[in-house]
Amino acid sequence: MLQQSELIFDFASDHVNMSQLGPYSDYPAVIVEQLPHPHLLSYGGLACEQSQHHQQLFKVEQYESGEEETMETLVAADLLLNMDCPDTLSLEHYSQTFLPSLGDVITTPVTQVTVSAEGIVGAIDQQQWHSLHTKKPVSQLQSKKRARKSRHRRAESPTPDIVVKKDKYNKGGNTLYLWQFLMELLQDRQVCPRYIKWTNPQTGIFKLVNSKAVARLWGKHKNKPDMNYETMGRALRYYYQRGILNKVEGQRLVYQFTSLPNHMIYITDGDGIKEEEEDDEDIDEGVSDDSDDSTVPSSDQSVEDEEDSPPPQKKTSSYVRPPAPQRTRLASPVLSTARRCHAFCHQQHDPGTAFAYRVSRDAADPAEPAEGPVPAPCWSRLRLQNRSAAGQFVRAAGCG
DNA sequence: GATGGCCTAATTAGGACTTCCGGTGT
DNA sequence: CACACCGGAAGTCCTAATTAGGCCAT
Repeated sequence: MLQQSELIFDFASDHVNMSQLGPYSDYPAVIVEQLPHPHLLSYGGLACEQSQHHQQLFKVEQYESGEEETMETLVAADLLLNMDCPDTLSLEHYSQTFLPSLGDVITTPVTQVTVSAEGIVGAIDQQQWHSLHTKKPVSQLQSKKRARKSRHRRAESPTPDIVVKKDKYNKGGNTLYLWQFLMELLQDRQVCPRYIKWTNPQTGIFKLVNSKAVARLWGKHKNKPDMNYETMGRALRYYYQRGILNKVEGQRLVYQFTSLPNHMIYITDGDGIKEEEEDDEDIDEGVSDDSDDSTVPSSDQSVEDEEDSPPPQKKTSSYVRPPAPQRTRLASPVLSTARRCHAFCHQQHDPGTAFAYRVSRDAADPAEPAEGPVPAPCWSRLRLQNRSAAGQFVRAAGCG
């Protein structure tokens, strides 16, 4: 039986190739952040005032950058398409390897937590869904299936209006459904609006700006190299019957979500990179390239920048964001923070308490514990990026 | 030997696509 | 002509639930 700490650090070694970190090899040793999951949907676009506040409180991460960020973002969009790791856009690895090990640590239902190349993009809790069209009960639309002998049914795709039957570890599977995938893309500034964009966020209408690219991303995620828009489109059309999507009449490549989560990050044209109209060249190029998982840090970086500093002016955001979550973060030397983190792990027995953690190898000031409690804790991110310091962390935490 | 509890592997049912296709519309 | 779009049909993949069988204790 693996210990929790083993799992955590196995996870780290699986995903971090230190030789590939390059200039970012001084990333903090351990980043353990915990966010109240109702706010995860807005995680990717934390409010500026929050970020400024954090800057005052905590040491700024080393990989903060200015102009670099723009380039990284542009490159990241391509890299995103070239990634070999199919689960980069989902928490598959988290839920398979990490979450189950926290059996008695996480006590709050984690319905669906997903991660993009730039970190957590969205967590979809069914209670957060609101229906745009309540006329058609999904259950009615779904009843076309064959009726066999009664049996406990497995968890179905958590469609917006359906009560999730998953347990706290996403028992319904680690799969990221296509509609979830699309929503993630729509919340990912590396992809939206370049490849997919909202045309009317209020009504859930979006357009596949580059259908080939989106299909390819989906194929990448599903490990289906032959995926194309025609195939993905068939899956999308099945969503009509199930009441998840509608087709917007008369507009090509335009679809509509019948329901949307309340806390959705809406990236509009002004936010991202210039959209491309069915320009697939970069994708083909990239796929033939020797792509590897080391591409991920660039996108991570952009997220970190967003969190720790106000977004660059030229990316003037037009997010329609819910109020910024009460998120507190603390940075401190590894050893002291490790002890706190250890305590934190125990505190997770109390679902009403949450902290946001950041353990930085070179952090100077031991910060005060985060103010809590924040309701409904949910692990949102755990990254280990320096083996030696991580080892320190383990020893200090007493779990190694 | 019979019974019951526990564990594990194999089987089965069913959801979510995926693939293929023929057809229509723009 | 290319592409988007439609929906039927059959297939694949994956997962949860169920079942069967082995082992052990009583």
